[in-house]
Amino acid sequence: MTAVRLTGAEGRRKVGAQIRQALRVGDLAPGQRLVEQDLADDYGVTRSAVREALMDLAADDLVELVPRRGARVRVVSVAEAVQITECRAALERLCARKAAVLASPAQREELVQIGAQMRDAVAAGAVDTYSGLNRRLHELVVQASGQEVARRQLERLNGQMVRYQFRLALRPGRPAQSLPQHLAIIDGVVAGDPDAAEAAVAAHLDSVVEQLQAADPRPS
Amino acid sequence: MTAVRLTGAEGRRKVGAQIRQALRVGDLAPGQRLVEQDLADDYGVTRSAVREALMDLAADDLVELVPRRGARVRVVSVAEAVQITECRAALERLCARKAAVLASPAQREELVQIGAQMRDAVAAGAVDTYSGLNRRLHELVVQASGQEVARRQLERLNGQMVRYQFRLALRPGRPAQSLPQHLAIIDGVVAGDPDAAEAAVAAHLDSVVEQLQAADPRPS
DNA sequence: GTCGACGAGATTGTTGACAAGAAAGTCGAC
DNA sequence: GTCGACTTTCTTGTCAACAATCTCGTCGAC
Repeated sequence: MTAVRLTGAEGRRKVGAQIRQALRVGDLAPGQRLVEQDLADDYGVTRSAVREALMDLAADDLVELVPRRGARVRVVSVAEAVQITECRAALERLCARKAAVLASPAQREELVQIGAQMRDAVAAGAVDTYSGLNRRLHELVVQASGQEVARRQLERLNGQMVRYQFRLALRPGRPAQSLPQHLAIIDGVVAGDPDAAEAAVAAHLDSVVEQLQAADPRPS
Repeated sequence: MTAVRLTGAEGRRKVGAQIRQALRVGDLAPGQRLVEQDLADDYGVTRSAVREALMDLAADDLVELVPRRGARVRVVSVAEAVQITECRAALERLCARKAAVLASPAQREELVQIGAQMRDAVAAGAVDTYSGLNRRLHELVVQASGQEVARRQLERLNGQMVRYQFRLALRPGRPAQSLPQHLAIIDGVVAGDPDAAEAAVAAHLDSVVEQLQAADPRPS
């Protein structure tokens, strides 16, 4: 590797993105120590850049920053994952309700398409495709609601959940179970029925909480 | 002022707290530019400390950090304040519901006392006292819910609202209007009735949204 | 054999100087 | 008199060295 050492702001953004990516993929284990100099060498940036990137990540609760002791990948317990999902539910219910009223025709159209594609993906057993559509669905509902504040909060919350979402999607039978729930959300929003949309989102995320607890019945 | 120049972590915490305080009180106007060296001199810390403190504040959306152009106190429009309040409502509803089930006897007792003190404060026209009790009430409900994730999110949201909360509390007749709503929240939680508690919180924050929009009918 | 003190190495925290960029003020041309 | 280019000044961004602290391994005493 004879990569040029990136300088400055560019480097800082790069490190942040790289670490986030590594967390998503699972290259960085929860609890793992993150040594500034090592990261700087790995990514070819200076320690300052790494330092600022770590502070960013800590602000998003992705890493834990202990003074004089460095950074560790934050471990989110099942109990905390449940709390995060409860908050997601609270915020997404709000968004679903508003989206049912405010969504543009184009957005409603995309929702319908996502629903059809989800059906196909489940029928074909395409887990990855389904997972991507799932993300897009939630994202689109939030966008359509116009609730920017909620959008930012949800982004942060979702960032902390990647590990669990991944594990959840892989459970056999899970897509078949969540498909009707997702379709209900789509129906509610497309039909312009706030109550139905909200109820569908609530039911869906209740089911996620249930699955989380079933995955690890022992609250740490 | 011959104050010793604080060093390091201590300094960083101090600056953060000082700036937050200044924002609360209104010493720092929205949109005002924050020059790193000036703050460093004012508070007797190094520029590095100020820099890190500003990054913290930016993570909480209290200041806006424009590359190469420095930090400004973030302006939150009425429209955004409404969105923030909607998110608060979503999260506090969740907390109220859980608090109604989970609150300890001691916490229920304190809620009852806060209710009584609020009555007295309104009768006496003690706006500041009432405002403090208001804060404590919301805080206590969140604490009693055990929802730590929601607590952190609400803390962040409330930090952005200080200016509006302040202006709202000063509107004549506002305490008399919100008192019954607060008492309803207390009743719901103390009685252990999740539905009632949630509904009371929802009604209260709907009323806050209404007041916000009345304060400035023009969405920016 | 275990516990505790000591010391070497590793890691983070802090600082000040320097570089790069933006804003403001000045001068000249039209 | 006004507009635009240039220069000056101010401000932020970057970096590398230094200092403070922590961790871990080693050694010795009981």
